[in-house]
Amino acid sequence: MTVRRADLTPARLPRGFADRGAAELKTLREMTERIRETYELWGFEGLETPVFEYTDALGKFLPDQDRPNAGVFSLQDDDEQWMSLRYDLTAPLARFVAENFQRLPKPYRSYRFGPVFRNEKPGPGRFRQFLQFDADIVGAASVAADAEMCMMMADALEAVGVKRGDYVIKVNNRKILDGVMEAIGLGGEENAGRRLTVLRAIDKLDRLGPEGVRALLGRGRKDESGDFTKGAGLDDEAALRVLSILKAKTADNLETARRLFEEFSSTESGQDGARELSAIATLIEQAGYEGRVSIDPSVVRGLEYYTGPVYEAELTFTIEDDDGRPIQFGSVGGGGRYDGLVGRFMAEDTPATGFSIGVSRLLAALTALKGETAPAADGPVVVLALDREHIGRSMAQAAKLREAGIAAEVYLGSSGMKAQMKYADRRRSPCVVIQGSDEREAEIPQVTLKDLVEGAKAAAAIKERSEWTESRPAQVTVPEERLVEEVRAILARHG
RNA sequence: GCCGCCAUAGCUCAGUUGGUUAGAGCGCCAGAUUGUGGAUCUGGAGGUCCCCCGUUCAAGCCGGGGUGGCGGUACCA
Repeated sequence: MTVRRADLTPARLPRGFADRGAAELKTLREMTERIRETYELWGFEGLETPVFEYTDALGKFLPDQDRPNAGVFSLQDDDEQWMSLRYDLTAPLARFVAENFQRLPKPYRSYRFGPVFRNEKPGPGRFRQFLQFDADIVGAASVAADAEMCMMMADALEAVGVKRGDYVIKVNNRKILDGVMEAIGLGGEENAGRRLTVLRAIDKLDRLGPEGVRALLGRGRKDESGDFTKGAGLDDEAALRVLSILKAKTADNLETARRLFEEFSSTESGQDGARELSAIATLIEQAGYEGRVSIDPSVVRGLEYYTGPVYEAELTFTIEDDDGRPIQFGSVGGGGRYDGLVGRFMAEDTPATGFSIGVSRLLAALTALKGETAPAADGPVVVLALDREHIGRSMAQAAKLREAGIAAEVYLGSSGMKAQMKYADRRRSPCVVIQGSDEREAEIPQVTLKDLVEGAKAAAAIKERSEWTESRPAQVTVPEERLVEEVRAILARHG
């Protein structure tokens, strides 16, 4: 009987964090490998930076005395300097580039993969630690670099198994949005706050629809829980003008760009933005990526540091959840041009553009897409230990298998044969090696090999208990010498 | 942050007008086979009914407070 002690430590996972088991790790590894291959194929090189950065290097969030951990996990070093866990991979890249500027080839094409941390309320599919896989080009001011990023994002998605047509890379330009702001009289420093409100409203188009966005542009909006969100306070004319951006979208990228140009040619930034989009659309077409990348004026993206083209990768397929309701996965990555970011560290401004793939989210989407597949028998061969005094012999058998490149382990627990079989089953072992006194003491020493996959199939047909005990489905007894070949034959049956 | 909902076994959940020993399914362990996983049957282990205070002869159930979780919304570099 277990004694319940008051001082036992509760075993609990911190909120917003997740453990990952063997199966998930495997698919994750395969997925990230595909992404890595894609990036390297495009000539990007790896870079790893630490999870901690000095807080000031990360950007605008300097922890103040009252709320040092708002948004970011922060702590003070022994010299009292604030350090924070990175909340994206872009700011650390900017720091690295600035610190190593002289010796890096420009343009500098690099990728990085790793966990990032955000100290905020977790939700379904939203964690406080998650994985990103970024690629960036630093030192290329041309929109050709932005076009490349979009194309490579498309390639990466296809490499991990998202079919063409099941995703779209949407591109917009912050300059268009800037132009609109200017046109409706929201230019200048004093309107920064309202501009942000407008951008946030546009960003919510997919979730709230045009009416919702309209409400947020004007007075505000009350949601189902009764909470009221204050709007941007635009008058009807201005609100319609903003909404007209969204209407400019057509199936034809060049046509969309042309419409945006006409609509917003009254401001310089609007013109620039539209011209850049037009250039990107042309490059996309010439490179053969039409249909995969789409000019979409509703894309807003990260509200802070983007200065030009912004892009977003969206999965367009839906699957049904347990209750038969459709789930949409939406954005699995995005990025844009951030010409000012490196400039925070150096006098010299350095153009840069890049994107980030939300690996955890993409993995969740792909897993859901594939559905519940029967787990493969990808565990190790388990060598049963029937007699403790002969465990050395079992170890020798396992060693032989390993020499042949076959994953194998000797059962090290203390339970009987039945439990050992159960163990092998749980390990998703394809096959167990059995050598008890019967086999060992035969004239020519033998081993019994049981094919667990075949055994499971045979079991499905058996109804009577006596059949279980009397038939020994899917197992063979062979000379011990032939152990490796026979195991290999069983493994070969199951690919 | 704001609004709402919820908290009983490892999991999903029942639990009568407040009444004695708190249940089910699944899972787990074991036996049916002293050498065989997955079907079946039988048995077993497993509970601070989230915590504290209150009402009551009596609280899983009623009241108050706290904590935790979930959903929506806001924020999201």
